[in-house]
Amino acid sequence: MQDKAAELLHSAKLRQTEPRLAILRALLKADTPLTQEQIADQTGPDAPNKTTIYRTLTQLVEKNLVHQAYLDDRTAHFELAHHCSEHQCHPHFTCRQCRQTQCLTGIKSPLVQLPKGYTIERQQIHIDGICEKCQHRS
Amino acid sequence: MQDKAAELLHSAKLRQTEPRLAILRALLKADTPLTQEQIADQTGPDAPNKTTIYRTLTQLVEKNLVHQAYLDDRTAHFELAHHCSEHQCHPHFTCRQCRQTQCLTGIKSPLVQLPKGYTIERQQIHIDGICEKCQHRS
DNA sequence: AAGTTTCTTGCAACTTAGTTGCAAATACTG
DNA sequence: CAGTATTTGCAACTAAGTTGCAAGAAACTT
Repeated sequence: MQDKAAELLHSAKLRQTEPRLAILRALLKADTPLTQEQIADQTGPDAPNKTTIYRTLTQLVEKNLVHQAYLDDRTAHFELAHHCSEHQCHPHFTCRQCRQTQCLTGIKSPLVQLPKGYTIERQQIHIDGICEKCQHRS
Repeated sequence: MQDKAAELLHSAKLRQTEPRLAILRALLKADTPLTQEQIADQTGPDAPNKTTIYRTLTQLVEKNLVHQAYLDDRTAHFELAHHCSEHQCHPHFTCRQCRQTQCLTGIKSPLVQLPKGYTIERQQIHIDGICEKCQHRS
């Protein structure tokens, strides 16, 4: 249990490398979805190269350990899948003013009923509005 | 009632110009959210310049006539807001195989209960999976 | 209707997020 | 510990969208 990051790599049958461990630790520590740039910042002065970060994230997404989402802009955000249930990710909230995105973990909504013949992989809910802090600031 | 596009421009207090009418007509005809490129294609040989398309869409989004969403990739998609209710847009479905996105108009889901102090502007639901056609193809 | 003002357009150059090819470096296997 | 397969970092590239600016077009004013 000491190193959850190593454990995750093991379960995904990926080699243990410094860049991958650093990326997973950043995601484990975060409570919001992170961009490549935020991950690089989190991993300190000798952060992995951005190509490595993107490639690692792609592998983790393929292994279904990480979810990728396009929230309020054209920058991909990544987060560990461990707070999501099989077909549903927790909702995300983005403030129109401060542009911060947060996870509404614990909240769930019924799955939408799809038309006949369709199968669901994942339902995502994204809400935008004004967060509490910005409400008070104005 | 002949020209819904002109009507929309009027209601938004925007000048009547050919590029704007063409863009609105493309959106009116579409039954899925469109990208800038798709709008350009729809508007024929002398389509407006892409800068014009983006600027027009931005204005229409500000006037709340058009909704902008980042669905499955980092390309913005635009659609008229007329099938959405005040705080909720109809769900969208993207097929993982053919990459087509469609609107599930008519379907609605309860609004997620936000934490105290938060206000909602819009709730969007995005589902991905396999569409009927792709199901049959495999 | 002509002149004036203000808004709108198109172009070219730029920015930003993400991708690709490739050679050097590193993890695992026997 | 040597050998192989995978991973990494770099530099160059691509694609989506933005910006500045001069020319063109709507609408407003006589």
